Amino acid sequence: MAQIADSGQCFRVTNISPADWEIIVCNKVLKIHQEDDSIFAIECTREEYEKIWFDYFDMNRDYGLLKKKIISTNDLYLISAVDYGYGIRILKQNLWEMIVTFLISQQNNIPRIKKIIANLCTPFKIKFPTPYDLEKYTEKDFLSFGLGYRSVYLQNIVKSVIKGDLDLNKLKMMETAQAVKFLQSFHGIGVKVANCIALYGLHRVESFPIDIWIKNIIKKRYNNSFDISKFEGYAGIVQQYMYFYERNNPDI
DNA sequence: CTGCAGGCCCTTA
DNA sequence: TAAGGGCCTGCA
Repeated sequence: MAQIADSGQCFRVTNISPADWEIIVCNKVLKIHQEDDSIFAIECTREEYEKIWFDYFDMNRDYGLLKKKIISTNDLYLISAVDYGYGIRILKQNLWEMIVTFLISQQNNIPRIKKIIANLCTPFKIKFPTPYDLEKYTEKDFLSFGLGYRSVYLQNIVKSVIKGDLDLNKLKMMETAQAVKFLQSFHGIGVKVANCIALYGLHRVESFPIDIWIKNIIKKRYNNSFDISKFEGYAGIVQQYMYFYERNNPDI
């Protein structure tokens, strides 16, 4: 579970104790307990699991097969990364929430991102605020939540959704490249954030966001040329292993 | 005090 | 097209 919680894709997760987590999703709190490699959802009915959590944790995807494919490239760094982050999954999170989250994430650190998201959500308790909820906030409110210069970005995005310029249903229907390009037309969304939204919000596992960590890995270990075409269709998952390995393993 | 954190925008050349 | 400065804010 730690591999998922600490892989930088999910900011409404709390580590209650070494083996316990709480994740907020779909306006519900899921309590998770882990023993060895087994994960148990607490206070969760079978119906809830099948309707919500099975999909959320991307259980329908065969990660074992993807790991075998990655290992078969004989890339020693990736083999270590896959081994280290064995339980990683790309969560299927809400599109709007991911747009807001990764807009805020730029030039920011994870504890602060979590704090800002929590501030935004406070009046709505566990519900993630809709565009209409966020519309009620002023720029001053956003500044007090700690968004800084991203306040204007968020205000504009909220307006765009309400006005219909940013139609989330249409976005979901677009081809990945088209969606990424379209997202970049909004102020505050660049290449990296657009790819994060595609990967985590649209579940396009072929998109490969390049942040400062991935950039450094490519520079340090691949002499500035990393060919993602070897991982056609699932490069985003490869990225997730790389990111988690580089960030969390002090030995490398 | 300076530097930086999962970038982006804007200006120059 | 590429390079470089500035940016909210909090923390080391």
